[in-house]
Amino acid sequence: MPPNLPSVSDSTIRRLSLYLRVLEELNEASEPTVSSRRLAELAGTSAAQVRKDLSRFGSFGKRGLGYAVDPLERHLREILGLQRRWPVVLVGAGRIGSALFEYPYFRERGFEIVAVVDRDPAKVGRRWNGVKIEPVESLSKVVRELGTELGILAIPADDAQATAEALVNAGIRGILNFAPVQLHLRPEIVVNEVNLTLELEALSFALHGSSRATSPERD
Amino acid sequence: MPPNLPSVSDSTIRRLSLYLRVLEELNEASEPTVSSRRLAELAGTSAAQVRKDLSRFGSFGKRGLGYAVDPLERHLREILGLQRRWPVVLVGAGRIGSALFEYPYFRERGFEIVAVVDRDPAKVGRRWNGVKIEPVESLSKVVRELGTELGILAIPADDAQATAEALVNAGIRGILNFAPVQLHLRPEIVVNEVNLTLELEALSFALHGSSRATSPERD
DNA sequence: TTTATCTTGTGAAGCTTTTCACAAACAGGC
DNA sequence: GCCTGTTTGTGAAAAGCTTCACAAGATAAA
Repeated sequence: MPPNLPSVSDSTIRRLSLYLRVLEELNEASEPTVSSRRLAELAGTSAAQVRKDLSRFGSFGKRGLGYAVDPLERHLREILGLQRRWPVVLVGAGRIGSALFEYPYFRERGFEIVAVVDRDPAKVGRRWNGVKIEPVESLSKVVRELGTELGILAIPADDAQATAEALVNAGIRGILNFAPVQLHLRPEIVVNEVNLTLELEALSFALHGSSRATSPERD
Repeated sequence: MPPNLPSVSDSTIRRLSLYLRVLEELNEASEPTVSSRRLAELAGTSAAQVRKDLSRFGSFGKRGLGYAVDPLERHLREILGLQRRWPVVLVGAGRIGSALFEYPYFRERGFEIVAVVDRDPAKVGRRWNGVKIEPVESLSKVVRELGTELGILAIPADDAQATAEALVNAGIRGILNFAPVQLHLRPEIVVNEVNLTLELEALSFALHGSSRATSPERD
């Protein structure tokens, strides 16, 4: 473990998450070790990048051998803060909210949707697999009672800013926002925007505007 | 319009998409012009960044005045390749597929899901709002008949690589991948990965590991 | 022990992206 | 027509990120 927390770039963190996914696969395949080259190949980056990313947090490899899969997986979980369980509150019980509630991969990583909230009175009171849908008014109570620090916003654009503020007031510190609006919140609140339209637009640009290739890889 | 296509970074393209969203809002609010400063504020970046981004594609502003909202919106649509309709094939009629099919913001930007495909025989044959769910075996036929160049992959991880290859063989040029695996395809195929778990993990890291703030803004 | 082979960890170089800062352009009064 | 106050467009500087390249550490075999 590094003595003092280094400032790490967002791209590094996102790659660590990819490495973790690859390591899980290797672990399941009972591969004992992996080289930076192979890890890079599987994660879609370069070997040097893998080594630089990991070296920010410590020396996890052995020269001549590579990295031991299982310990490295544990290190990454530790770095990403995944050794604990993260209770999550889901705001919005529409199509997207429902899909996210059922999404099996969240729970595998310790993210558990423990509360669902919606503004539609018709939906309030229903049960999703044991979790009762609560009215938005109960947000504050729910967050406090369940001790959730993470919230997922899966509601229409018009309501998003106000609801995000309500989440923050309730004590939420990180928000995953699926609503197509830029949220403006206090800087200490961590927000990740998932912009589905933008992703398609990036494809549209690539096919229409130019012909960029998405091909790094090497070392 | 620039004489020859400049090489544009991915981040620039993603910001252009954000600017477009802001401009639509401004247009609806009947604001005739906008300065780089205000646009930056609404999109969550810096004024200099806005000007640099736009200047890669031409001179759309007037000094002392700012940018005319409506023409700039049209320029951005043109740049992003959104003046046309993009038929899209959706692979996977599960929870996420269903949510994406109903997602209203795709159609607003010209992305229209014209075909749905699933490997589950129980789902095949059903109709979603006039679109019949086809078996995966028909992928090639469907893509060719409807002339789709974009595909959305909303299927479990185990099946994703093979299905992606099938999409490519059918003639698809761009893929939006929701399956939690790294796809390995020919470099001329444009792939955008949406990794929902990764997004939560980035939040987890931010709350756990360090206390980075997400606060640029200024000029 | 020595040699051959492998692979990490990491400064330094190279490249990309963002920010700075200012000349040039425009509008509106006076 | 001439000032005043704005705001763009853009080279240049700064910051950030990725790749290079190699010494150092590790194993295995002779």
